[in-house]
Amino acid sequence: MRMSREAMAHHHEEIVRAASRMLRERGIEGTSVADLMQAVGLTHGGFYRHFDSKDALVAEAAEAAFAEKLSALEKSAEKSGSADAVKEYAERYLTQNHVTKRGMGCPMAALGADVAREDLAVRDVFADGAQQLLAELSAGLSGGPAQRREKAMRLLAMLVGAVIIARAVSDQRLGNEILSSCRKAQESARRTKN
Amino acid sequence: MRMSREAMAHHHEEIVRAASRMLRERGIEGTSVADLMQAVGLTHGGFYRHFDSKDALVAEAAEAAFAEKLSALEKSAEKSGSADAVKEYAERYLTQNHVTKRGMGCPMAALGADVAREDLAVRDVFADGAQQLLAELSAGLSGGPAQRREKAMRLLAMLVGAVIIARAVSDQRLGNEILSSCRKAQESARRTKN
DNA sequence: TTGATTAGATGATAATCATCATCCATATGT
DNA sequence: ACATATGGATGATGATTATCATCTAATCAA
Repeated sequence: MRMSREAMAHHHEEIVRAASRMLRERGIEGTSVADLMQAVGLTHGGFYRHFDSKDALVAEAAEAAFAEKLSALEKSAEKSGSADAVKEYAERYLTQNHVTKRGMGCPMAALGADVAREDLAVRDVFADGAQQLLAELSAGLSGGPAQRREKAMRLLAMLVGAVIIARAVSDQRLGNEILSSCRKAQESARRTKN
Repeated sequence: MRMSREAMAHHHEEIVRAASRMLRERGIEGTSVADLMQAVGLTHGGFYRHFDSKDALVAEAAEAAFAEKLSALEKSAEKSGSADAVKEYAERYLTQNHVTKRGMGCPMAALGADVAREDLAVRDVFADGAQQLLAELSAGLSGGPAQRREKAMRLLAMLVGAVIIARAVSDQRLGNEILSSCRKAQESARRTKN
């Protein structure tokens, strides 16, 4: 049952979209090609007409997840200015909602640990994504370029770590305490320099 | 071929030790019971005389990894004082060596993301481990108790996040830049308050 | 010493997985 | 309209997995 080219492109997009969610929810090893294709409403057989391998899909899906997060941040910066955008980004990031809804959340927090064991293509996507995210974040911070970049790195590390820890611990009160401690750090950092 | 009780206890210890390393290196799903037992020099069949399930082993191995890290930190605090111990801990943590040698490193950075998808028993171990680590870290920080705890949380989040990102990106220069930015944050924090 | 217990070995089980060969129905180019 | 290229379905492949049943030889209790 051959589909038209646009239908195929549409399927491709849908597979990537579903993968970007499912991978963040279940992890890379926890996501099977068959499950994924079924979620899109297709059978597993057609998968390899779209992607050379599961790894190739992972790279594409990670790229999509980064692009989604980046474009949201950029749009927010255009509307409210970089400083406020970063502020809101960090506040939303350090949220119980983000901890719970892995599938829609930050790819670094959801897949960072998995990706460390993946092949170069995927880790390249993460390097690019991190660089772009850092550039966007540093635009909203104060100080000289080098200092802003350092701040952005510290901020990103704290954000990612906080959410990963909050997800790992069984004690939700502890998780929330960590999130709110990190939220406070952002507030006081802003008071100091802005 | 039955073994004596002490031999069995010894085997049990060795399995846990090997697991605590292998799990951190390969992740939970990447570690098979058979591989693990083979690494200890046993066959896979005897595994279930030692543990109810793979999950039970993961919990025990995670506990061992936390205990190992905690006792090192405590010993260092006894010798050089809490403040210096925390300083050294953070500096060692934010190191290319730590990024590379996953198997001997921090269980939160190595397994945190995996554990988020594990059952309650394992996440309990992580909650306990995090609490103990936070207590030990906050002892070496300045300020009132509440403030010290907040600082410890921010520090831990930054450490974990920095190492996870450094491991995920293909660009080692970027990884090192993140590690060193976070190292600088620790230095300046100490200058401010100590 | 004897008999019950059991640690670990061997091998089986059933499930899951990524990947591929094959086939079919249709979209596409002529 | 026709021939061909191809997206997707079906089903097989071989590998890997956690877990368990069974066996056996040695330890431990008596």
